Amino acid sequence: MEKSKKVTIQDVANYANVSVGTIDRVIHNRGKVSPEKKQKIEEAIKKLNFNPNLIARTLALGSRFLVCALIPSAPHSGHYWSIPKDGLEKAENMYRDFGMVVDIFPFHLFDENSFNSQAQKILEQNPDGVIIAPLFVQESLEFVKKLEEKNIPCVFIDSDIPGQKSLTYIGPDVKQSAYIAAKLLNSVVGKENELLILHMVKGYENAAALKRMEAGFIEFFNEKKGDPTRIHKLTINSTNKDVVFRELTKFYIRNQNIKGVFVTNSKAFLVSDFHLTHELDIRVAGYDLVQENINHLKKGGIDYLISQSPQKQGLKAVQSLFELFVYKKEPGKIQNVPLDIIIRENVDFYINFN
Amino acid sequence: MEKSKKVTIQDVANYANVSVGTIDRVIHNRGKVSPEKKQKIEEAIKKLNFNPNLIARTLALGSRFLVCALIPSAPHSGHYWSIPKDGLEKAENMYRDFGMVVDIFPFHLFDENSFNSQAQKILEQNPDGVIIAPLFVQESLEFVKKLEEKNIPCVFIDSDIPGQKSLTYIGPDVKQSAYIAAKLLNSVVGKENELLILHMVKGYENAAALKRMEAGFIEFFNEKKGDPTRIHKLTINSTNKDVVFRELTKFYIRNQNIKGVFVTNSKAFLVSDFHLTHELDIRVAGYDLVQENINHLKKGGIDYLISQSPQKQGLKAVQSLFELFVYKKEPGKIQNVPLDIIIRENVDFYINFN
DNA sequence: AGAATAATTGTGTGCCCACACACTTATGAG
DNA sequence: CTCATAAGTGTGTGGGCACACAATTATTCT
Repeated sequence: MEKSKKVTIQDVANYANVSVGTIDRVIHNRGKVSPEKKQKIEEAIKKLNFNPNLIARTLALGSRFLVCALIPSAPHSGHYWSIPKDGLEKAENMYRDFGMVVDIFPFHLFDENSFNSQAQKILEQNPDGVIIAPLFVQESLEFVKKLEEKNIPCVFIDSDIPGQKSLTYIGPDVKQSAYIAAKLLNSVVGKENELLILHMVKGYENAAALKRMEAGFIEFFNEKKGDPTRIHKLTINSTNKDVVFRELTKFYIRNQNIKGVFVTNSKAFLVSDFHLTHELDIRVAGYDLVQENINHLKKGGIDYLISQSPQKQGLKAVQSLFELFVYKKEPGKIQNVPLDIIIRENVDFYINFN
Repeated sequence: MEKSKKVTIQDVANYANVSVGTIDRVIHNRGKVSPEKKQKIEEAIKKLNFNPNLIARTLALGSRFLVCALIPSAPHSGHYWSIPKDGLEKAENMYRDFGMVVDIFPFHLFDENSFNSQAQKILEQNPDGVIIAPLFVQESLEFVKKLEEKNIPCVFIDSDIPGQKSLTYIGPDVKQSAYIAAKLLNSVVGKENELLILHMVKGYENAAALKRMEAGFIEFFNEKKGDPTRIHKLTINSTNKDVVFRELTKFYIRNQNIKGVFVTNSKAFLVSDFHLTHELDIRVAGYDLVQENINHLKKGGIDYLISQSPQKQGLKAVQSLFELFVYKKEPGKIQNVPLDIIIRENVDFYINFN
């Protein structure tokens, strides 16, 4: 009841007429306590509402937790992957005094080899927990298997590999995000429409995720009543501006009625750039609050961005591991982050807050 | 450099060839240190990158921070004000071991007297900090003045009183939120439109805020090119269902071309209910993820909800005070929270995450 | 110079908890 | 009825820091 008074282990000891050592044994059920006293102590703990002071506990234990994160490197600030990284670092700061150390092992976005070699390095560290962005399915599964052998818990962020044995997945529901993109795009284009789903990929990464996106996007229009919408698909095997421009030119020449584009990665700004350059009035929806996207959102070349709370992903990943270490609390298998709908009018609040 | 090794005050003492006591004096500049040693110590601190362990510090200080919150009571769970309250409690849990105690003093939403009497009670507590939802302008200003005299920092949440002397305001940019509502509503209604701004108020509360909302809403349509939109206003002095239904009936009989309604409080579900009951195809945009709104959003009677991160408001308010107490860090004067755009398709992620 | 005083600096205790260890009883074997 | 062992319980230390107080050194005044 008395909120302001903190009950200590000593208080419990006094109440139960035993020494703190015995209390401690009960708390951590390390045995060697007579049943009567044990019961009395448990009663005392309940009655006094005793909660061990996490602060003092940490200090006493002097525990260190090493968490290694295997995520893509951010080639420049403002790059998408700098945001989850921020989240990781923020969490590290929050929990540093509790002994948390987060070590980031960046790999090159489209390079399985660098993924593998960094994974190897992590294994050598013998971490207490691992955070991984499993962009390469095959390689990730192998890595996870090795972690499992060593009994190291593992958190997936950004994208999921269904059926894995990870501690938890923290990231978007990609199919639903595409469904939302469809709805948003639909609201800004006219009646009889042709829309484009545009993938830009460099390697073999997340092919399954792209399929789920297409499914989500198309599902919306299947459910929609009213005029049918024709949906095109285009895959460009590059994120290089020149290549993208060339391919878009080719495509638009053959498909002159496109009214909106859904860009399935964080490169919507390239498409917007193309439209602005060629004075095309085509609406764009894409992903992620990277700087170039923000610029084009404000310019009007992008109408909607869906943000998958990238900072929260990093933050929550560390938090989940921390809670596992300290409280033995297992998180839910899937933690879908909010899909923020970003328009020109609310973007600043997302950038500035926190 | 060496991330894993924590430097303690003892390390610094060794490095500078003094005792920990002297280091301590420098850290808290409590004087009584010779200039030479002081300099040497400061250099050592920098070189070793020493940061006092917050854990140990808290333990040693045994400090208690009492924060009192003056916010409206939540008549039932699922009520809007239960969410900021959740944020407050969450923050209290986070910082409890650091000595933070958050005491909530609820007042009745439309009752200045209860506001005043609770304010009085808070003053008697002599808290270290205060969080206040300044729904009653005059009363709030008086309260803030008294706090100022006692040198108690004060955080505003939910709504602002411009020109105040509070530590910080944490809440939405209301005008912008209405602008966004306008844009969203506009995207779901047809071409030539008549829209309604609907206020439901019981007392004198936040009249200025309502004005700012109207301004924001209208601003969008002034800037919009294309067909003009006629905007009606209606104020109902109640949130009672029967009264609201009666007034809406009166209004709709005289204004048969309304295509969308912007509800300026969290009672959009009442309007949706009315529409569903009377089979009216009128779009609705409103505020806040309260349970009834969520239900109607899913039923389709509400199209958009703008959520002003109410939990974050409570959380951040406590955080801001904590950082002031512990790190002497002053927050920015205005911390506008994200304005989340909620639709049926992403609402669940906002409810389930965290 | 010697004493008194001021200016520095070091030491020790407590904050609360975990854990190793020491200590005290109870139990069973010989 | 011992002695050895097990079971149960208490004590002490350490962890990093803040702070009161003790101890030391420098300074000033007679």
